[in-house]
Amino acid sequence: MTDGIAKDRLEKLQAMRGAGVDPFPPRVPRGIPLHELLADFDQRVGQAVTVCGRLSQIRDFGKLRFSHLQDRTGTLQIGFERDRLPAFWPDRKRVEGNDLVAITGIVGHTQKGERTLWATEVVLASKALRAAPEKWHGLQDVEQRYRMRYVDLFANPDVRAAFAKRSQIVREVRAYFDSLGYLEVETPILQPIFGGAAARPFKTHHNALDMPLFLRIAPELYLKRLIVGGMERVYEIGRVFRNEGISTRHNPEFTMLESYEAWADYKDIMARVEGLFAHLCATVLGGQTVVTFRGKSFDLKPPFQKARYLDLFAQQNPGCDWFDHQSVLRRARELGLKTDGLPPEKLANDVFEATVEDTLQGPIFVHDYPVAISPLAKRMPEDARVTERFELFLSGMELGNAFSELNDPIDQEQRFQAQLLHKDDETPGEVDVDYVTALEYGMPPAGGLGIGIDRLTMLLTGSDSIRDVVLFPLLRRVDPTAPTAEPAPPQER
RNA sequence: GGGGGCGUAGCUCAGCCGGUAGAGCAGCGGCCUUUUAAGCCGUAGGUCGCAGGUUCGAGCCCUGCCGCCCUCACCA
Repeated sequence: MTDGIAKDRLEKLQAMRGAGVDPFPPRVPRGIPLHELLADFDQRVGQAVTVCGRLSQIRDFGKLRFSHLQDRTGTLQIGFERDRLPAFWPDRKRVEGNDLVAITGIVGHTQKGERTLWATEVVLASKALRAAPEKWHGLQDVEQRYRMRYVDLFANPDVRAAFAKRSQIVREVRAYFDSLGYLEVETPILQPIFGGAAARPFKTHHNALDMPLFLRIAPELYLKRLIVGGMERVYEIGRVFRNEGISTRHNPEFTMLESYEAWADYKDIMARVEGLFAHLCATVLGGQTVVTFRGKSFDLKPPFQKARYLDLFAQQNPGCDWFDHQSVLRRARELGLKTDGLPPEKLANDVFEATVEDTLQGPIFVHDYPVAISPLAKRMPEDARVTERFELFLSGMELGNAFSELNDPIDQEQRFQAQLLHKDDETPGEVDVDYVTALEYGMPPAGGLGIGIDRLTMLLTGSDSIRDVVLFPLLRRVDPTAPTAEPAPPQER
């Protein structure tokens, strides 16, 4: 505790203890939610009710004080009158802004007509030793907001609203898949072989088994084992971990929705995605379909635009053949891309990303991706070089990825083997033999889908940064050994 | 990793050309029974992110470091 405010508050706390008042009592009168009181406020005028919450700054008139009480459902003015609070009055200054309290009072109004609870009993529920941020601006400093999200949340109501919306989005995603007969499942986060995406994993270790493990980069391969097992429709909403850079669209741990549906193909999954967005518009957006994101507005009303991957590539890179390494190399150099050491398909996709992705306003389905960059997707019957796969883009941002799942164990094993040839740190060091074995037992044709819940939430809440929809985004820890201005904190008790 | 920006009181921010570190809010002491950004009087609060350098003198100029933001790169 290094500042004078905390010292003042600590003194108040000790004064209360000295007077036999517990500043952190185990329980206080349990109040009703403010929205419930506000809903039929006029009928309750004259009645006594109890409410609980956090006090805002107190406006003091000597024998009369006002403050507002905030709980998760709303805000209500509290009036403290000397004549109604004879017992509390002498100690009134020990309860101050930011403290948590239970207030019993009489429902009424002020002379100007504002709804007010006239307190008859004030019980301190928890003493705040630190002051709330400034009342007009709240907590603005971005770093402090992320590092001290607990303050951000109670000081900035719109932040609370955004996370409430995220919760609602997840709930409605579940409702959508549940309504289609999908089962929600949970699969391992600790995996001996990482797979299902291309990304560097976090490594860890299990002591008792003395076994290296990876935090999953995707649940994909386990979910498809469940399709082999006959569960037929499954989805998982869970955390995945990718050991990559951090940006406004990337947090090292993020929440992924993956779903798999037997007997469906990627066109069916497109319809599912459109259905999901229609459902989210109807529920989360209250019937709206237009959202504003990064300064532009987007209509999420299905059907979405569609374009072939290779057509888009050709449009932006005339004369360049995706499958011809020499022409891709020329084009990549022309664009100033890094070319050395990259496998041909990686470079070709880099050219796609450099030239096409930013042009995709969307929402748009980009479909029919080359097999070389789609190791888990089924080939198109008409052209074995491309797969039945699509990604959903909006404002240049990838929101989802889906395909007809490769269920040919021989093809799958060959593709895994091919990956090992130019293995990098985004490729597992071995073939997931058990997954191939699962396919050998027979997997029905199936369509699978992955959607980044964080990015979806960014879109639906109009947040520019993923950190505004992740409660505790990863930040570098402040080095505790670095020299600081603060001496070692004094021992308090 | 490259480029740009930021870091000053608990919070939000000023601080000019290098010349004694400021305001509002919060706090503390007063006055006030209808405020809601209450008001008025008084008061306290600072290692200017950290470390060095230049200078008679550094919040300001220079170098390095730490952290955050933006951006590019990276990232199916």
